[in-house]
Amino acid sequence: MKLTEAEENVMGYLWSMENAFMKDLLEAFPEPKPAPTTVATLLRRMIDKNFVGYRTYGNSREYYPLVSKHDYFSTHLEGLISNHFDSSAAQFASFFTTSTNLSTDELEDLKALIEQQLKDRKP
Amino acid sequence: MKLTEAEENVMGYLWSMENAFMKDLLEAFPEPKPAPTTVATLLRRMIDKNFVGYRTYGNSREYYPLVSKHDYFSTHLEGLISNHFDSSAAQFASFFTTSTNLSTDELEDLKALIEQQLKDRKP
DNA sequence: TTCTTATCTCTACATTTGTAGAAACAAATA
DNA sequence: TATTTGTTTCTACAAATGTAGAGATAAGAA
Repeated sequence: MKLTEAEENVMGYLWSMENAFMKDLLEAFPEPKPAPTTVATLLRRMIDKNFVGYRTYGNSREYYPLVSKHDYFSTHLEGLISNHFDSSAAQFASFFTTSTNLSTDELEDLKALIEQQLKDRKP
Repeated sequence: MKLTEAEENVMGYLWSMENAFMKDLLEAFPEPKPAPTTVATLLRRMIDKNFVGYRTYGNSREYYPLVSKHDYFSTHLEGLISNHFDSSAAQFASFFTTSTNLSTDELEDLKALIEQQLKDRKP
């Protein structure tokens, strides 16, 4: 199961806020804000898809993500890689470093990160 | 403009074949193959979106991509990063290395790739 | 030259997606 | 308590998407 574009957008807010009431979500949207009923519909669909949970407080709800951003994108990346990069994360990685414009500093950081990962695996 | 899932799939075949006739595309699909008219419809839509071009040979056509795989995914990755990783490719990179299960060898390769990039930049 | 086959266009239609109004309703407020 | 306000559900609907049949047509086979 996957989120649509509009749903993914709402999910983005939920991930950054951890949990939120309708009003918080509406505040988060930039102008022109969608109608509250639009957001409510998206939330309902996300609940049906088991991506969002909630706690009830009287008439309203506190929504929260049931899937972490990390898990979500990791699944997606996996799909992308398996569909278009011959199931090779390395191939994708190579594509990634050549296609994005990482600054030299960022490249250095990335290198350090990889070295760290390698070190962690060693023993 | 973006391709839909089904269109992206056809595009995948076009990218790997460089150019193809209807029969080539149909062969490429695994069973159960879609109806030829389905593929024709998708191609038509992709032509309308300017993602695919063709040369006419009598009644049939030789189709080819008008957008490279590299450009296509680079645009998409950019969108993903700007929408969900705070516009930071570095942040995404960090997510990527921790979320995909790159083998040690692949990590080594990636590291080498980055080192190469860094070297290329130095004057 | 007629028949067959592959391919194309046109049309169709169910499903999904984006968006939101109307009405119900609970909580806050007057 | 009556009213206002925010939130929810239900319903709706246009546009996009996935899928494919019917019929036209050109190329190749008989």
